[in-house]
Amino acid sequence: MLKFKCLRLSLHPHEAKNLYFTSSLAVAAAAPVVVGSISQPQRIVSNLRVPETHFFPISLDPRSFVAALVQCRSPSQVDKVHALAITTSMIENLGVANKLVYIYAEHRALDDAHALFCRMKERDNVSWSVMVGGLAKIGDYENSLRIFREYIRSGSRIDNYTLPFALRVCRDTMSVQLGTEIHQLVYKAGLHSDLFVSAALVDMYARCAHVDDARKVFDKMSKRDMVSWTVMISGYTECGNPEESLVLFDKMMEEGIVPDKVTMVTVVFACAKLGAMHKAKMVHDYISRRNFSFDVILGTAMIDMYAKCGSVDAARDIFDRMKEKNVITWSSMISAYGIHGHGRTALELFPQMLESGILPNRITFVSILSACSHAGLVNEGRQFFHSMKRDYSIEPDVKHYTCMVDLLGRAGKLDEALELSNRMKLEKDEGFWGALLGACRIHGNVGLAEKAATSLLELGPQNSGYYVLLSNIYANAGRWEDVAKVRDLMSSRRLKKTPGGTWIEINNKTHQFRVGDKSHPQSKEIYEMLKALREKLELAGYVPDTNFVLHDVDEELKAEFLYTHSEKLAIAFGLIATADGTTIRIAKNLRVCGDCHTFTKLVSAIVQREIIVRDANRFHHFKEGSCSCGDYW
DNA sequence: ATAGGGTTAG
Repeated sequence: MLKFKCLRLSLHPHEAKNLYFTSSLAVAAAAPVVVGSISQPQRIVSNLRVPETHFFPISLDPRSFVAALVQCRSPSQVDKVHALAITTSMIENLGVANKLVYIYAEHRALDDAHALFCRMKERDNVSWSVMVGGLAKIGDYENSLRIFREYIRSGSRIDNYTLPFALRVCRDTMSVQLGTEIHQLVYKAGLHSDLFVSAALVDMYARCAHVDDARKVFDKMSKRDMVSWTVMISGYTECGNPEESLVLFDKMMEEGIVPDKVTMVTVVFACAKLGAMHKAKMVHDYISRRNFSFDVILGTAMIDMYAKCGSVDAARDIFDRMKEKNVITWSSMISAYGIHGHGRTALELFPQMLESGILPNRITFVSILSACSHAGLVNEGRQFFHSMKRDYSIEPDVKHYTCMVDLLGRAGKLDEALELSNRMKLEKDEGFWGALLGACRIHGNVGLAEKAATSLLELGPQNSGYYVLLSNIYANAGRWEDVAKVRDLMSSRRLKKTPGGTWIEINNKTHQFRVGDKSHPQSKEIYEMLKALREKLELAGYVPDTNFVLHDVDEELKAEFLYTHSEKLAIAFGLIATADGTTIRIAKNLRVCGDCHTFTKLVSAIVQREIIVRDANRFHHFKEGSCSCGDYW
């Protein structure tokens, strides 16, 4: 039988406090002591070693229990109060029982929470909500939904607390169908104008890739708060439409809704996805004006933003100014150097991270290995690959193997890449075969490439990029019949090649170019600029590399075709539209072609400009005739 | 008793 001693003091708060401290009115407690007064909320003191003297008889009320539970610091303390509630029959009180369930859930003691929940004779909306919510929060989706269904069947009046939890489960499990059913319930319960419920609906639809449905809900809302806007903004970025996120952000500001730090994180994230340096700076300015401190999440998001907008230095600046850094912060910075080709600097961060007491995780190693790969650091890459398991007990996964294949492949060690591939016990995914195929493309190994491509076409028959890769390989080998076969296969499956495009941001406006594009208002000047460049380049000994043209046409036509690649058009326009000596930044949706790479190197020397190109994988900084990628990409 | 936030290969 549990011994407990509690007291209730009918005193003025500071008298109670005084009495408590001076008279040692506490217990060497087997159970928590609930001390309270009429006007002061209760407080709990446990395990105080004071003489067992001067005890008053106790009288308990639910409030004391609830207050005591709030102050519990461990599940075992909760157990004690729970026992106390049983012996005093206080467990019959719905408020006390609900709080117990909630606190158990908070301490991740879901079994205890659930057991108690099942024993409860009566339940109100709070009971259902804390149980469904508690399970949702720790990711026990199945049970959360099971109890949610029970709740619906129980005929309780549906309120605005439990629904958002259920919707969150739908979001996290991509169950848009169930989410839609819950949406019906929302209407039936007349809760569609509740801000919590509708934000959860918007979030659910957006994360389940139904961003249009999310927008419909959002547009229909009679009033919207900051969170409504934030979930919608973040939803668009998640669905691959960061432009719309930024449009909405402007709208939100126009409507006078003041964003908070979380909103800014989603906006920063959109800028990162978009790679829009101009916007990025504006957002940074706004964050500074609002005096938002760079907490670890906002700071990390900004590192990533600047890195993906092309400025690894600005990223580093944020990094250096952050007080708190965690493993994600360090990984982001490592990855930032990696995608900019500064492999050595990326690797230097690793020991610094360890020194600051942060251990790497699997993503850190992906960033490290990829940095090695982009910089051609073969030995370093091998060492890290072995070290991750040996020194940090992190078993390499497919992504790590993929980085290694990529690294070895680029370095011409196709045999070693193949050996690693054969040794790997894990199932090979699209990314892995893609890296292998890339390696084959560089080294003209058509046989292995065919094998890799076949696997790719099996795994992702809808991905047009794989067909293009294979056809490139055949084209490079001059096997035009095979090129045609791949083309036929593509068209029979109704697939189109992802059109290559290059973007350039001038005065806050984005200009887009495609191959052979003549739609730009300054098209004439652009082509004249290209012609002038071409003359200068050819004097400098530049010969178009027609290996990168994949049509079976004669050499001269191939050269003409190369000259209208979207990168070249965008660079020519950049030269026209920006001041002498300024840096030109362009972004491309695919990887840079080899000829454009050579072209850009030479242009950077001839016009004395730094040209920064973001391609699908990484950044290239062209300056004085060379590229930061060291021609590895 | 309620919601929204950052790093990952090809």
